[in-house]
Amino acid sequence: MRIGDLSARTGASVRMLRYYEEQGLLAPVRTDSGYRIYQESDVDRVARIRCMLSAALPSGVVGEALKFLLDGRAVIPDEPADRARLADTLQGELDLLTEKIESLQRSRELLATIVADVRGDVVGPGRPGDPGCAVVRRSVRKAGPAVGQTR
Amino acid sequence: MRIGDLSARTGASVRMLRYYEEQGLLAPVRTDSGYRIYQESDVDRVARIRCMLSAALPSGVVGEALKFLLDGRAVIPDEPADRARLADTLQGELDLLTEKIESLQRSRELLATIVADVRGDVVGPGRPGDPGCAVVRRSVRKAGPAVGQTR
DNA sequence: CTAAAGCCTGACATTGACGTTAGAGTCAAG
DNA sequence: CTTGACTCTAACGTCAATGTCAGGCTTTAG
Repeated sequence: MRIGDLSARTGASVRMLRYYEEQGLLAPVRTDSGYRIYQESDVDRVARIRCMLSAALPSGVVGEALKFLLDGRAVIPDEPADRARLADTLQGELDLLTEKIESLQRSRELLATIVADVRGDVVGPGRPGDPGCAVVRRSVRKAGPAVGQTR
Repeated sequence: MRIGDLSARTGASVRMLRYYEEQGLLAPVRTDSGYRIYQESDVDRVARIRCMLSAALPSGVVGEALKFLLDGRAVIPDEPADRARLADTLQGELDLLTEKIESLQRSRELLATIVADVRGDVVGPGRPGDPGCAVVRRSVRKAGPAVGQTR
């Protein structure tokens, strides 16, 4: 399968596919003339890539994860130490992702409340209620007491 | 409260606070000399902004949403038609957000599976199982309706 | 009063994740 | 063989969200 075909089948632009390769997320073989040749499995792979990127996962992590998705298991490090390190990295991202999802869910609720407010005429002094939207922050030191309701 | 204070209390850099203002997400009053003066409530507001941006919500939507969060309800359109249009816009974003969350949850599961694979030596030919990761794709729309952009 | 600290605007730099264009080679059909 | 569709690389453009720096006011502490 050539790049145009893969593009058509995945919905990803040709440019994106080349970009993914540039980032090490895809590794098509090449013909003598340099054309990229993709496998059937790459259709799946691209879907996963797009999914993970849309999730705003750091592309490095996507790359790590993808190594396992492509050709099965071939690239899991031999040394237990390496494996543990990798697992920890991924676990960290997993935790961040979890936080992020929770944050998004709170945002969604907030947004839903707003929509309801706008639809139903009820726009009285009653505040939408506590959204408790926790900010997902990687490693920023924070001074002082956190966000509270000041009213 | 001046910009440095707000920065310290929210963890957002001074630059970010000015940027949020540029985007219409904050609207501090100014002293005669031009210094920005923030209200106590802006601490909360910034937290929400950062939350929503970290959720990768389109900043236009964040802006729309924030209008309601700032001074309560003041800015809900009078005309039912305007209100309906706004509600629809927000509803659309709400739906997208829902999709996005679901996609993220699938990504998380996928990632969790990978972590498990790496930790436990089990890396046999058995694939991690279908992740069913649906890609969140928004049509190539650029010029939004009422979502005012500066500049 | 003076110097340091804080703030102002403006502008350029950066990082992803692409889009777009340009010039040139390649492949399949007529 | 020629044409047109497809592909290649290379490079510049863009947008959002920030960082950073410069040059010039303002405020505050001593």
